[in-house]
Amino acid sequence: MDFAAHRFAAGGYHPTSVAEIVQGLGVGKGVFYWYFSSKEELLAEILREAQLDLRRAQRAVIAGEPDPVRRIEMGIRSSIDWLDANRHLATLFQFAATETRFAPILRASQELTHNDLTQHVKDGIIDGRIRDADPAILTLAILGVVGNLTRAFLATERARADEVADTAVAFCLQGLLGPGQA
Amino acid sequence: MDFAAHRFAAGGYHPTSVAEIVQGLGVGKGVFYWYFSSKEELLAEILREAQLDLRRAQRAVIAGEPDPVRRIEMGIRSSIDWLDANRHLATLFQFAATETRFAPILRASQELTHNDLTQHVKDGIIDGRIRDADPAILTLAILGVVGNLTRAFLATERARADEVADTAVAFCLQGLLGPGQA
DNA sequence: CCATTGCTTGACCAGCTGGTCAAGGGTTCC
DNA sequence: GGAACCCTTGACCAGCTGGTCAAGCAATGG
Repeated sequence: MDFAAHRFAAGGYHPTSVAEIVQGLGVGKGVFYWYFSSKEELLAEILREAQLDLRRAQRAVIAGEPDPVRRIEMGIRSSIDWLDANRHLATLFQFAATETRFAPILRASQELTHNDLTQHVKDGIIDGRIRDADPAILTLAILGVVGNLTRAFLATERARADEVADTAVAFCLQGLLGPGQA
Repeated sequence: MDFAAHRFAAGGYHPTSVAEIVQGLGVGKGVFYWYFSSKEELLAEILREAQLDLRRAQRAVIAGEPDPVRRIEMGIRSSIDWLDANRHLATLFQFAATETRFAPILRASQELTHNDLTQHVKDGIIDGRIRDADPAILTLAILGVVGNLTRAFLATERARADEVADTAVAFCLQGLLGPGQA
């Protein structure tokens, strides 16, 4: 499954044939269809497992932190770390979002992450630490920053993951202008 | 070409066959290969034209504005408007980024946009209006916000384009915390 | 009136796809 | 021993793919 994920990410899902996967694994085709009902289900399984793992990483890091703003920060950092360590899966997420067949699979888990994060944003607004704006939109903005920064920066190896995380956190918290500006 | 772009976005590039496109257009297959040398080149052409159009929209709006921060804001707004009006193309961009064959086509134009935006960020830093951080990273963060907000929000019709743009601009400028906070 | 040119057609092709299945190991248990 | 079970094999298949091409059509120009 791990091998298949790498092949899909490298060559694209459709262009990568089942024959190619089983050949690379040195097994017969039958064994593939013994464990997976279809090629489609294989990718679905890969996606589900990856999302579960990402969420696990986020939760583990956030668990002990009471402050909502810090929780958001930790979430951002752990996500970037995970996406850095699993770039091929990040690519698959991106692809899956463009295909009507796989998009629903992503949505389920993304909604959970989204809700968690939105809750922290709401908490921050209640505490007066985060400015009063639609929490859902702020959440999407944060996820956008994380996603794009990871994609662009880590794909080209221009910086270390923790440096990218530092800048991402600073941007999400302070924006372009920084504290003390209109 | 417009019809093909819609089909690709709706059904995915690979699953959409040339036969399907020409049938939907009510023409023979030969005419397709008279105008395009391959299916791959069709998508490449669609992508190139779309990127050109997006850039044109950005440039037109920014032209008369001297203030770098306002330029950035106008750029964000025009991008969101364009992506809103051409959602299917936004989907294709996202797909193209995941395929090694098409990614280079995107990169060329994206680099131009990236450089333009980075220049405005640099100007803002020199003016002291934008806090001192790596302009390239800030640029990527902005593009991430715009991209994700557009994708998530406009795809589900949860808000009007100009509302999304307002929030995007506010987030990029002030972040979560807003002015006057550490 | 015919030749040339530019476009259009759709039957056709080789190649590859996801998926099937009869056949054959290896273990385990009686 | 042998039967039952689980796993594995790879030849095989129908269906569809991107792409070709001989043939035909309409307009133009001489």
